[in-house]
Amino acid sequence: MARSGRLTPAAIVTAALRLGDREGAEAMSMRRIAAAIECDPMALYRHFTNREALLDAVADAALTDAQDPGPDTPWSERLHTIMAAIRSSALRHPGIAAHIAARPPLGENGRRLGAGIFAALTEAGLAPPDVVRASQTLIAHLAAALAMSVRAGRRDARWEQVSQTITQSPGAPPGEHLFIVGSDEQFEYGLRLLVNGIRAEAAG
Amino acid sequence: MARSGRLTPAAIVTAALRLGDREGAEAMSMRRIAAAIECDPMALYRHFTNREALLDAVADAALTDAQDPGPDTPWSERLHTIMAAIRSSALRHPGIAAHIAARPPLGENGRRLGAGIFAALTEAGLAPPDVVRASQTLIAHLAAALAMSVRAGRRDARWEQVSQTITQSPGAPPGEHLFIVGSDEQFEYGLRLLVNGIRAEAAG
DNA sequence: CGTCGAGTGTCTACGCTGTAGACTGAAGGT
DNA sequence: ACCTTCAGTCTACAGCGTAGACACTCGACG
Repeated sequence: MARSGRLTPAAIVTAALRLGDREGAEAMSMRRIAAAIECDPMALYRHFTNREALLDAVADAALTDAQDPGPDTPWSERLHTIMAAIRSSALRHPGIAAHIAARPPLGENGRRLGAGIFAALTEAGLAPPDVVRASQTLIAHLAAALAMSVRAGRRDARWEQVSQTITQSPGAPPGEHLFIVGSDEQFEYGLRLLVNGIRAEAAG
Repeated sequence: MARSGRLTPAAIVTAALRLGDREGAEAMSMRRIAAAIECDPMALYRHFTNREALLDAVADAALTDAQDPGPDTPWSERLHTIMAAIRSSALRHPGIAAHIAARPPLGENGRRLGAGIFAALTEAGLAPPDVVRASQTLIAHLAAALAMSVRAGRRDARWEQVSQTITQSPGAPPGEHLFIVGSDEQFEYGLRLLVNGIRAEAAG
């Protein structure tokens, strides 16, 4: 198309994000992203070294509106807010959510939010090495919850089966306890376990 | 090759597992698995509906030697043993570990180990609905830790950068605290946080 | 003004993927 | 003897990421 300078990384990322939102993760192939902005597929490689790098940028862009409430908020609330914000930002962009889960973004937004988590854990009273360890555990929880939400959102029949399979397995608790994979409630419960654990760790 | 009955699901799974162990996850394509057992790629589809189903079977097979110490072991130790066993079994088969992380196996072994986790949590004193929630959180932790180990094992340069990026971000704790993504230590620390949290939850 | 280098977009082509659909051949039941 | 059923084979399709060569446009410099 236009032969010079029209294409920018930001424009590519925006288009890819929109495409993923509307048509799902598998729509974000180099060819289809290029088609969406009416350029040659190979033109994308002038701005990103490969597809993974492009998706990394899209992933970070999806976190633009995730907010860190800042140091005036009590640490556990701050932690909760940041985690929930990342999760909901990611889920608002289902096309890239799986990629965020698989490769926690290290762009501008990822680092900003990561710093907030560090600060909150430091305020909680963890020793510096444990701050690093705990933060990774929190990120892991986020990634896993996100990955499961994405699958559940795709109505993967297999995940509905998980509920039945597990709750009916030998040794399972009696009664019918709905096992909603990737739900808000599930995410919150795990986060509460971790915050409980952090509190215990900081106290002991 | 032999025109009748030679191929069995078990033989296919074994071959795929070996192939993945030796040549990595991306070696487990239908064509290369077929080449390894000297049959036509399409023959595999007589035994598995598609590639994902085949990999699910491989994933479950990789957990064959993960042991549940059984009900005579105190719950927290039992939990720890099962979790560590799953992790080490998965890591012993790096080719399929990422798949295990992405899709916790629901085959025979997956259900057996899942039941052990349920039993341990029940003994810990959690109410049945919380048993379900906590178990999923534990599985999520396992999946995430596994996913990160796999990446770290591939010596993904990006993950080495994580260490520096995060530990040097504003708000990061001072000093140089090595941030070993996916390490044993990291896994153990997260698990301890969760067990602490479970204990607090059961007590309160 | 002419020319050069750098950067950007285009084109073609390679090797790979999962798998649909039609075909072949052998085994087992009636 | 025939027919069904199933296992394995073959061909082919539509898609993928991306290497490598080429074309065009531009600002800088002589």
